[in-house]
Amino acid sequence: MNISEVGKRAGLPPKTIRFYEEIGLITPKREANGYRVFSENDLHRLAFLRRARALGFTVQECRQLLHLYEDESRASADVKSLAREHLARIDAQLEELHQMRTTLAELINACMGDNRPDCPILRDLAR
Amino acid sequence: MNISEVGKRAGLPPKTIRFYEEIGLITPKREANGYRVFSENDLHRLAFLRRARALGFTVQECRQLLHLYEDESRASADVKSLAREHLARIDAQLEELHQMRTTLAELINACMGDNRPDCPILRDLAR
DNA sequence: ATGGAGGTTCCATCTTGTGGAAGGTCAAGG
DNA sequence: CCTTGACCTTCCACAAGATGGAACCTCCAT
Repeated sequence: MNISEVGKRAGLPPKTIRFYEEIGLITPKREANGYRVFSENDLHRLAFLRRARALGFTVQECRQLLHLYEDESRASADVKSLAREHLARIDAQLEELHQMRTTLAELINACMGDNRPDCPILRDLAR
Repeated sequence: MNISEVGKRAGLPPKTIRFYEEIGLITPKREANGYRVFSENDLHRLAFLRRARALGFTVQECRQLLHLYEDESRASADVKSLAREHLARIDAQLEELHQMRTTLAELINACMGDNRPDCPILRDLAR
């Protein structure tokens, strides 16, 4: 399987796949002409990576997840622990974003939005 | 005012202030010895920047906001419009994060987290 | 004079890719 | 057999928004 083929199947652009190889997330074989050849297992890993990234896991965490995935004697507690840490990070981000949203919405609400210069948004930023 | 002094007052580290100068957000004068000298206006701009960044505005948006701030004949509608775009982006991020959180929480909930290898989280990622 | 606290510049690093240039390869059609 | 276009390769640069460190300069106090 060539790179664009596996890309289509895994849902990742070739550029990203080359990048994942570069940082050691996959190690596809090479043909005599230098082209990468992807096995079913490579495809599997790439699809796994795409889903883990979509859930917001960092690349480092994906590395650990892949490692756990391939370790038949893993403890599910280790996976859960990783996921919990990630969840905590998401919650922190959500809280921060929510705080920003609240403040910003108030300011927008207070601003007339007409053609006069007076503006509560700028006033608050300059406070 | 030297860089660390203005940094303390504006709530920004010197490194960040140098960076802001590099990208043209401020243009402090220089003393004969090469040291930056910050005016009250520079301080004002830096504090403005810190608050705008804390609200999640990009540096480019901060540039525009500063421009509007100093334009006495601005229309508050322009500021509001910028802020609205930013709010929309925040909402999009919130939605994405929320979606990730929901999925992740379900998976965590389904995982026993014991010392056995069976794990719904990995199963889902490998789906 | 010397020491330490500040200042300066420049370069590297972080994260997660993406864009593009220069060039090799393959398969199909004329 | 040759050309054309679609792929493939590597390598370098850039994005945002800083941050860390090295090497070196300057000022002030003792």
